[in-house]
This record gives sequence, structure tokens and C-alpha cells, in this order.
Amino acid sequence: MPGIQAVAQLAGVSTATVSRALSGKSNVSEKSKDAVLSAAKELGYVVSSNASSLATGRTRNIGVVVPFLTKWFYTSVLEGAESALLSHGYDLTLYNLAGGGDERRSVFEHFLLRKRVDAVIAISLELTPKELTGLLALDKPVVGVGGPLRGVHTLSIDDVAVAQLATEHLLSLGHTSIAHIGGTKDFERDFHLPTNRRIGYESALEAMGIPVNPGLFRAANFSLEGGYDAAKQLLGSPRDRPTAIFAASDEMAIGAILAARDMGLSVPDDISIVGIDDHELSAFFGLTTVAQFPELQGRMAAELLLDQLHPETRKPGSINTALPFDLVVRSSTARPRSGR
Amino acid sequence: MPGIQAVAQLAGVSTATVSRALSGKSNVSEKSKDAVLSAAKELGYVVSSNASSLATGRTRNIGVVVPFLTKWFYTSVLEGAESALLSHGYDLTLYNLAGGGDERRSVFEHFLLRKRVDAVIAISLELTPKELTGLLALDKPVVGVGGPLRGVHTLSIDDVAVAQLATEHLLSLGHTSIAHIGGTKDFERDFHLPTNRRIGYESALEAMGIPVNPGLFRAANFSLEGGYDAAKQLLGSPRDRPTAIFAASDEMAIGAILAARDMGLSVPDDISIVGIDDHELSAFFGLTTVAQFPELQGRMAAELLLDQLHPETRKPGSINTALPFDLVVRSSTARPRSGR
DNA sequence: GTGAAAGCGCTAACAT
DNA sequence: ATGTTAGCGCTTTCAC
Repeated sequence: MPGIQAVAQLAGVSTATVSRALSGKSNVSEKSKDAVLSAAKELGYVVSSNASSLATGRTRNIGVVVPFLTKWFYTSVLEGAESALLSHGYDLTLYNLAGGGDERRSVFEHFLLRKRVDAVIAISLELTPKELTGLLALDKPVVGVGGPLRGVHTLSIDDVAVAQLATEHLLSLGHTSIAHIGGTKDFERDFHLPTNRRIGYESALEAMGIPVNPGLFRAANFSLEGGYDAAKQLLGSPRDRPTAIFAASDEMAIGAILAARDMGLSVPDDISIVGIDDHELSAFFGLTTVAQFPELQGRMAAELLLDQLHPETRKPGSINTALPFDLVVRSSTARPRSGR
Repeated sequence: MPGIQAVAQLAGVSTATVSRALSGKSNVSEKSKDAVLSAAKELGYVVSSNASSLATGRTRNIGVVVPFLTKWFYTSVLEGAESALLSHGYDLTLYNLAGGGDERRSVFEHFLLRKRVDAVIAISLELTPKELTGLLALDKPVVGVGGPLRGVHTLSIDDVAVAQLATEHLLSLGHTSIAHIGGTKDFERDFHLPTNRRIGYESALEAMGIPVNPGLFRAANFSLEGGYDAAKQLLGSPRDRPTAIFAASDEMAIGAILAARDMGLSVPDDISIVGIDDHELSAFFGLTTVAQFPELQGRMAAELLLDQLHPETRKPGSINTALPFDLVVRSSTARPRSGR
């Protein structure tokens, strides 16, 4: 592991010139630049990021905190962020909070504070005031994805509007008896996602003058299995069976599709089903859904952060950026059977 | 951000004593230790990992390289590794190679070399000799998961034995016409996984004196959809339809279950199906499978690495550790219909 | 048990 | 355009 000194010696210049030549910032003559570059290559020199960080105060490393790792959505955001950061020469240090309360505390009270990272991306995490204070005290940029965070630049999707769009799609097909599979209370903590989606659903119905029927609501845990069980309940009684189901996530919607099949119901002839996400499995199941582009979200978060780290290039930005979403119509939705 | 100096001043000791008290290694009197600890807490002091790394040469940071991020298997390994590392005070810096060849090169030629990490875990990656040389030249521990790597301590599963076990389960139920959905050539590069599993399948058949029928083999891409398509082919002609399918992954096996259902076949009455993985969805689908415990694999890799980083505690270990696997019988397999 | 001081490898003034 | 030099914040001999 040769140091900068070795390169300087071989190139016949000072260490300062080596540093300048390699970083490309300052003015260096073509001649010395070439000498440095070829000396560096010859020796296989790579800067010590620690020494560099210590000297500059910048680490070129971003901390990313996720609530789960084994869920498609989070890993997709992560993938987007990782590749954007990598292409800018940044490393990504990962903190997964899935383990439980203790892990969470140590991440926020210890790991993130030891100056290993230049900035933090928090994915779908509603930070406590204490956590937030700790982070902001670092005086480093923080970007949140998934919901508003006080004093932090965030990227978030309008969950109410997303749910409205999904519901309106069903309404526009002519459905009037539309059930909703939402999230349980456990998922409220992250930006009230279940409530917001339910509000969107209800407001779309009300806008069409359709009364909300509480009997057509079921809560589940955002899993395939949860969606399956909920749908079985919803579809159980042939008497007042809905003609459509709006599930708050694709995984639950896919569960609902499987439940319908198991009950001998045809999708979409007997029952239309729509979800939210555009999950990797959704195309396979022909699921109509409102896509939210998690990989793009990760990329946007990373780029927003890099912007803030390089104020020269900084474009003015609002404190909360709206994330795009889009209705993707596949084969799980259709007009309700006319015979009803 | 108070420094060690501030703590020393408040505690009325030297910076050296603070360092000693905080690291707990050296002898420090109870009195100064208490003084240091409370001063540190009062100021909210957290060491600068960069300064510490520079001084010690150790970063307490592990680089983890994965080929994909959005696959259940890899994220599970990652989760296991992350939580094990975190609990030992280590950070995890993530490098995802899914982006393409260029990313891969820059990770190996630049990112991993800049002394940011103490060691590297390579998950399901067959490193090129060049990559391996570069890593080993760092003189840092490297642990591979998923297959043998020359000169590297690896954790790997005996894919041949796993496939044999799955096939033998079907044989023991009385099946003699067993199809196999394997992987396409694209997946060969990572330790010849498709080939090994196919070998296990064939050797199990041969051990029972059952000739291998090439017509009962289909290759797919390890996805649900791929398994679905392959199964449709396999189950298409009622004349020589197999009574069982062994798929090289649970996702493909689940695809096969869905294909069977779509064709009006009952699982397991008409067709038994077994996979490999114990994927998060497998229980829901009642899939019989050979579990390989990815989270445990990640945890083991992390612990192996930490062992190597702390030679005092080091237990002697072989260069290749076998990973556990276990048959999980659910409802997708049964005796073949007696009537045949 | 504790302090003084010499680095760890690099960057950024400052001088030339 | 380039060299000299003073740190960055910690750890670790080496004395005492």
C-alpha cells in the first residue's frame, strides 16, 4: 500500500502537487499531472479515505437508514440510491432497523454520530424529535424519503391522491361497491400511510356520492397472506359481495387475487382488483396498480443530497418534493358484470 | 461536536487517558474512568471514526459486495450480516453490482481499495482472479458466501446434496417420473449452481435406477414467471406428464404451482412440487422445500470475519465451511395418485 | 496509572 | 504552478 509520499517521489514532485493532480481541483501543469498520474498507476496508489476525510472533513460516504431490508420496496429504493451514489464516487453505509428498538437507538446515538458519513438518507422512517435533533445537530444534510420530516428536505408521495386515483379508476369502470384492504395500526407510525390511503379511498367514493360502507373495509399487514385472508372475508358472503377491491399495496392485492381464484371467482369478471406499488410480481399477475417508482425515489434522494453537499451546483429546491406516481392498467380490472 | 480534548479537559485528565478509558483496553483507575465517562456523556462525545481509523489502521467497517439487491435471498444474507456486524460495533458499507460491468470494475479497482473497510464479504460472487488478487493484496480478511473462492475462507452449501435431498424426498414418496426446472446458463457463472443442482437431481434418480429423461428438464431464470412457463411446458401433454417437479428455486416452484392450478391440476394430488430456499412466500403456498437459511449465512459470514479480525479470540477454522440445509415438508408434495 | 509527544496519510493555506 | 508546513482528531509508545 504505497502512500502519497511514494507517488510524489516517483513523479519527482511534492505531495501537495500529487494531491492536487489527483483531485483535479487546482491548477497543475500538464507535465506534472501526467507524471503524477502515471506514477500513481504504476504503484497502484489509491488514497486513504480516512486520511483524506480527516484532513477535509468530508468522507464521501452517505449513511442510509432503512426500516426493513427484506421488502421489495425498501431494497428498490436502496438500489436506486446506491447506484446514484456510486456513480458520484460516494460510498453507502447501511443501517437496518429491522432488528428492534435497541438497534435503532444505537444507530442514532452512536453509529451515525461518529463522523463516518457526510449525510443521511432516512427511508420511510418517521424519526422521533430526539433522533431528528441528534441528526440535525451534526449539521449534515438529511434527506427523508416517504413522508414529511420537520426541518428536513423530504421526498414524499401524496398517498391520499394515489389512493384516490386507484379508487377513481374503479369508479370510472362503473363499480359502485368497492371494498378496501388497508393497513393495520402497526403501520401508522410511518407517516400514517394506512390512514392516508383510506382517506383517499373514501374521498373518491364520496366525490361520486357513494356512501362509505364500513363493512367493506379490512385491515391487513401489507403481506400477501394478509391480503389473502382479508379478501376471503370480503368475498365470503355472496349476498353483498363487492364488485371491486382496492388494496393498499400490491402484495395484498396479489393475495386478494389468489383468494378470489381459490373461491372460484374470476378476476376481473367477478371481481376487479387494484393495488399500489407496481411490485415486481404485479406484471406477472396482471395486476392493475398505481406505480410508485422506488428505485427512482432512491436516485432522487441521493441526487438531492449530493446537491446539498456541493452548494456551488446547488439548485434552489423546496423543502418537500412530490414524488411521481402513475396508474398502470392491466388485466385485473374491468367493468363490473352487467347482469348485477 | 466536542473532541477528545474537550472531554479530557472536563474530566481533568489527559487525552491519552480519555482514549484509554473509552476503549477499555488499558488500565485506568476507577476514578478517572468515571470522570471520563461522565464528561463524555455530558458533552455528547462520540469518537471520530476517521481519526481513530487513521491512528489505528482499523476502520470497524466491513465492505459487503452483492450481485443483486432486489432478490429475497441476497437481502436476507445482507440482513443477517448487517445485524451481526452492528451488534459488534461494526458498520457495513454496501456495494451492489447489479448495475453492470462498469460498476463492478470501479468497486473492485477503486472503492474497496481506499482503506475504508477492514474486510470484505462477497456474497454469491465468483470473483475473477484479478479481483481476487486485488483484494488479497490488501491483506485484509475476505469471506465468500455461496461457493469456493481460491485463497479465501468461504461458506458454501453443498448444492449437489441439496438437490439430491429434494429429489430423494419425491422418490421416497413413490414418484418415478420427476421433472426438473433448472437454471439457464446465465446463472452458471456463480459457482455453477444450475449444474450442481441438476447433478444432484440426476444422481438421486440414478441411485434408484431411474433413467434420466432429458425431456423432463427445462431451464428458467429463477423467477416466478420463468417457473410458470417451464411448468406449463412440462405439464402440457397429458400423455407423458410427470407426477412431480423439482424446481431449483422456490420462486420457480411457486410459479410451477400457479401453472398447475391454471391447468386445472391439483397440487399435490396430480402433481407434487418441491423447491429450494424456503423463500418468504413458500409457507403461504404450502411449498415443500429444502431450506437454506440465508440470514444465518450472513450472520455466519460476519462472525467468521470478526473472528479473523480479532485473532486473540480466533478459533481454528477450515478454509471452507459447509452451510446447513434442511428439508421442510409442506402440502405441495404427496404420494403419486395410485391410479396411474 | 497517567501524561507528553510522535505520528497515522492526507489536504489546504501560505509562500514563493 | 509548485513546495513547505501546519494541522485534521485520535492512539500509542515511552517516560515517569
